[in-house]
Amino acid sequence: MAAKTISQAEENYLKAIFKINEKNGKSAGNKAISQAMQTSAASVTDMLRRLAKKKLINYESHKGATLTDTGNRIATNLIRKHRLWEVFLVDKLQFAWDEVHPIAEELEHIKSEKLVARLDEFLGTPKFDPHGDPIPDADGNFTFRQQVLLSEVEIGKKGMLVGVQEHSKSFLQYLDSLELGLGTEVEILERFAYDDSMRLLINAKKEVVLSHKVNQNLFIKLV
Amino acid sequence: MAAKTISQAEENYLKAIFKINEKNGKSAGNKAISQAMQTSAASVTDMLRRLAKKKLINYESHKGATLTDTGNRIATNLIRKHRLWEVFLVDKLQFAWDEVHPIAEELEHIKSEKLVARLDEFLGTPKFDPHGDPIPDADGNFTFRQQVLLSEVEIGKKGMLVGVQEHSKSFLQYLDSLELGLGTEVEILERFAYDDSMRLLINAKKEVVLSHKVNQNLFIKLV
DNA sequence: AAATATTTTTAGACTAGGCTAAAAATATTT
DNA sequence: AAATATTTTTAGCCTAGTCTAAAAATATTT
Ligand SMILES: [Mn+2]
Ligand SMILES: [Mn+2]
Ligand SMILES: [Mn+2]
Ligand SMILES: [Mn+2]
Repeated sequence: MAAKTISQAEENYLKAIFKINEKNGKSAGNKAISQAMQTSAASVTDMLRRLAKKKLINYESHKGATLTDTGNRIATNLIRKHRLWEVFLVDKLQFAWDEVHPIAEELEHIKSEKLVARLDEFLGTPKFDPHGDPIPDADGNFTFRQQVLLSEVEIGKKGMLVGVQEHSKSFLQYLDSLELGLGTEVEILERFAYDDSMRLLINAKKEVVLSHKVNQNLFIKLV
Repeated sequence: MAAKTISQAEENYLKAIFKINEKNGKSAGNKAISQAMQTSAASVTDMLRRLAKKKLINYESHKGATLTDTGNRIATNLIRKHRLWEVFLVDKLQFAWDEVHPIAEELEHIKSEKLVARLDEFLGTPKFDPHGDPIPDADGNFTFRQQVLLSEVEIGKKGMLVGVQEHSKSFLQYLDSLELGLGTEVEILERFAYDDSMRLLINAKKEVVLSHKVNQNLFIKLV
């Protein structure tokens, strides 16, 4: 039932609303959506009305948007597809983690339940994508992992880099230049109170100093 | 450089024009395009004007369309991508040859030179797709294979099924039901003048009788 | 060569998805 | 509580891509 067609533009908005809802824990306002989508506020108002008419979001004038169950299911499935394709690109086609996002942004819109199921199986049912983000299963359930931001870790603790919060090419390439990839072991050696930068030992052999901005974008699993 | 953006709709028209040009050996008329694209004649006229303005086709009122070099390059690359994705779906994800077309129809529009190159490599640079159609290389060159329609083969000859002309689900499933896949060996045992049907020995063990309509849609490579 | 049939274009309309500029509503400061 | 700032909606416009119905051009028959 309810097999209305849904356009790529609509799908992208749903995904943006999902992420804003998730991050802020409340309804997504026009401003936040227009920033995420890089469109004008007027366009957002139009689209919110369209999505509301299709029962994909709950929307009232001046009160922002939240996803309905249908909208949530669609958004979650998009995230699932996006992340599975990213795994495909990295694991099977040897792309780097800083190159895959824009391609997955297109691939996530391919319509075929069977394709997603087969791809998932082909990839060995991965639970996390190349950036450490969880891949929801076919029912939309995310795997949660116990993790903390590096900036919150105390001196002397050890852990492993398991995810990044920033996904920009420049950030990812900076991490590459430091040989900081997912799975890297880190030990906190020192924290400089002046600017909250930290000195770390990585993979038990190299020392680096990371700025607070960087530390706030790295997820660590403590050992 | 001519890095104009090109929409999926435009791409699909270019591909349709390419195929009509190729099959008929002359410029593609409005009627043929509207049938291929399942759109109205009026829509075709509009689109031909748009494509002509972008220098992707040569078009004069009432004289049909042919592709410019740019248009040809784009169409050929779409066919390359379409067929590579079909190989991926069949070889890597175990799809059947009658299921892949509509999915490849979407996948062919993903924009990434690097993706196509990596996919091609990942698949082992295949020269033919699951229907036996040649896959053009990165420069747009097709591999030609010496082949004949089964309907043209003489009694007593032997050969191998290497391609299909029809791509409909029902035709492909009919072939499956006869266990006639690409690579099947066939020997012509008898031809019935009454309706041009033929009796064949397949894989040196089973006999089948195929109608003229079927024979006209199977490509055979003689041994 | 006319008459008839077919193909193609024109005219006018519609939806999706975008924009800018201005008005209205809501939030934040003073 | 006013004043000011920010966010959201409205109004009006635009392009891409589709449609139907009618007119014009071209092709085929008679
Ligand atoms: Mn997308
Ligand atoms: Mn990712
Ligand atoms: Mn297509
Ligand atoms: Mn094919």
